[in-house]
Amino acid sequence: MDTKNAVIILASLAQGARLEIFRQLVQAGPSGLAAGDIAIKLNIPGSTLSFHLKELTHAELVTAKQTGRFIYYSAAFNVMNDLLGYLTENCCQLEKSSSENLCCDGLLCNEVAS
Amino acid sequence: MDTKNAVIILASLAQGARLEIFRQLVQAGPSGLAAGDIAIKLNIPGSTLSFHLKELTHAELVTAKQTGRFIYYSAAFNVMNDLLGYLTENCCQLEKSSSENLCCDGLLCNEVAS
DNA sequence: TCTATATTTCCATAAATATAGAAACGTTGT
DNA sequence: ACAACGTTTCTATATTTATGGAAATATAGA
Repeated sequence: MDTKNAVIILASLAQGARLEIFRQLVQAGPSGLAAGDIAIKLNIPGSTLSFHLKELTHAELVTAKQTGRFIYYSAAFNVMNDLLGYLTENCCQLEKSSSENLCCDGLLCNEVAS
Repeated sequence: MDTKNAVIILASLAQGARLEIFRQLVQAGPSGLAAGDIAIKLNIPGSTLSFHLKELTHAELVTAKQTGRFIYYSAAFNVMNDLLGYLTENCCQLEKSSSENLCCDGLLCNEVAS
């Protein structure tokens, strides 16, 4: 993961329709949802949905798998996890944290146990 | 946290310069960095930096605190944590996960222990 | 092969965002 | 009051992004 990569992923999420799409896919889990189902659930015109799905898959935050006439989209959980790791890299490195208190409320500091 | 809010935060990170600024602030920890220090570290003109800092503070992902002539910016870790929670809300709800295996590689499923 | 269905690509248009120089604004020390 | 410094606002310009109708493509079943 590098900056360029992270920006592409974040930009793919930084838009109302796409964020909703992604959240639907997170909820749907690994088996995903067909494009048409997403279009109905979120009430988005086909061409617009297709544009957004392309953005998400280009960011590799979502993967597509064709099954018959349907194309199933699902969230790429591993990519999301990598992104979170990148965002929190070297968290609070410059602060000598006094005591065991994590400097940033927990979640972010997962990997900085030293 | 709602979609609108999350989009603003994500958009504030979805840009090379701003992502780098945020990561510097994550590394700097709660005490933060003065605007000028960031400008030097990242080699960004003052006006451009100011524009980006405004975006980040508007998203409330970064907070500003004036001390004398300097303005110190620091990462709002709690807001970042809220965002992560929002992104992973109801993760894999629709999948009856067989066994104890988390459906999405760990990190994302933190809160879905049931 | 013909038809229906699922999805994407093409296209034009509208809107939002990034950039950086110059000028302005606060704060501090003299 | 003045000068120096840190930072922001103003401004214009260039670039990127979103939207959705219409046409094209792909798959499946009769």
